[in-house]
Amino acid sequence: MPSFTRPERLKSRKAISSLFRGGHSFVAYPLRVVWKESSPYLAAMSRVQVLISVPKRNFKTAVARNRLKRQIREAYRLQKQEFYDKIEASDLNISLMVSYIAKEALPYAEIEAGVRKLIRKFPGDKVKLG
RNA sequence: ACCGCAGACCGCUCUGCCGCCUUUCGGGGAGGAAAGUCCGGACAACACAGAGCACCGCACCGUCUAACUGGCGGAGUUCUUUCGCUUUGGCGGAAGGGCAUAGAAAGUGUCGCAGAAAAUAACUUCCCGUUGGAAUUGAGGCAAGGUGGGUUCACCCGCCUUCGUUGAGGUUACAGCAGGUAAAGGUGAAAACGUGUGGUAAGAGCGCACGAUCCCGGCUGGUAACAGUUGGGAGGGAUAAACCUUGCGGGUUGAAAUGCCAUGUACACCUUGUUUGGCUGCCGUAGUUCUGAUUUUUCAGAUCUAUGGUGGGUGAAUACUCGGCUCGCGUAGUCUCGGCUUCGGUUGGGAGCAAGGGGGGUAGGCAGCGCAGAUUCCAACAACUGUUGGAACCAGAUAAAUGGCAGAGGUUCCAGCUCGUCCCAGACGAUAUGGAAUACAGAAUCCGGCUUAUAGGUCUGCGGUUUUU
Repeated sequence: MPSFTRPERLKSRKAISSLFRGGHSFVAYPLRVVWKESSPYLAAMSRVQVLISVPKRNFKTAVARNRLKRQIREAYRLQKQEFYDKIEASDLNISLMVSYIAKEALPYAEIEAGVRKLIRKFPGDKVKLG
């Protein structure tokens, strides 16, 4: 049963700032991903830790931002098993940030497609080789 | 019934699947504004003799309140609408809105355009005085002529006349000087009280009558602001959302406040210890010695040594029923230099070590933080605001939960098949079906307000229009 509990969320301020300094990134419209191999301390909690963000610049009210975050979170929650299998196959522990970069609020179907694209595009074992 | 205005209130519902946060494991889980962060408090830390200055805020009165730049009620003033009266200037009533509503009579500053002038009153005008020349008038004098009288003439006196001369003075306008005046100047939002009359050189609250305004006092009404009335006095433009003055209030910083917590890293500095203790009960294991049993092997007991477990005690000090969790769960007790020495030690310094204190860094946790309370409702008692009892409300996240998807219904609007009623080219009501809309907006320590945003709906009051009785 797909879930999304506290250990799977990226909350450490330190980990987030290090993600900004030296993370790999790619775009899966309408989403942008920044990711990095996580520290052993975080890895002990969960193999993958995710942070979802929606910029205030594009969505002024908190209500609009909250809804988009919830939709992204739901899409990730329902599809994350596929992502976990892929990560496990390449034997990685990662933390990643998902930002919503579209200027307008898109329907849920498009967000869901974006998350699917995100999982497909993730480099995975190529990184391990390199 | 519809429309408009004002006030108060509500702020879509249900089902399925999959989730999230919290929990005492039963449950519980966004708002009227959770928003803006504009006021006021609670609470916390730091500061704090007293007074003054500076700075900031507030400013009609009463009342409510923990408090407020808040609520409610009132006063004054001003504007709008409307009605009535009217001497056409206004006056009075009703409804509603605005007021940063202390002081402009302490001082300083400022006052666009227009206007002579925007504040010691200057200019024009008007008026008195004086000077100058001009015009006009002109008493009188002189001269000449005429004439009357006195008279011989001379001369004297008088009268009249002159484009004659002289001429004090008057009048008029002009110019200069020295004053008086603020009535006139028509512009402006505003012009130094208004109207009348007296007065004056001309004028003026300069005097008087009536009226308006302001200040001080008395009386009446009102808790008060204030209103009415009365006596005396005053002439003073506006602006304090210019400085300022007066009165009152304010210590500063805000939950990123503040308090607490263990581990790990490096360690300035300070204090203490390194003089004491290292012992011992019980149990297990191995060994030494002795005693007894025994032919020996071996067994039992005692003693000593080593070691392990578990208690007690000692020890400078922390804790073990520790701590939020994990790890961890005891440790320093030495060296060196000098003095004394009965050679056993003792005493002083230094280094090291140990424990505690301690400042700073990193990333966290707990408390603050909510079954709480200046809360709301009801009842009783006491009495004008309290007490007692009962009930209601009951989120607690922290890169931040309270949701996602699908479906059904509700409400409103538009289109519309059909049906019904009536005063039947229409209006109203019901309604299959289709379409659209369903707002503003997300807690972050907590309360009391204010402000702003808001689809749609409900109720109350007032006004207008229409219909029926």
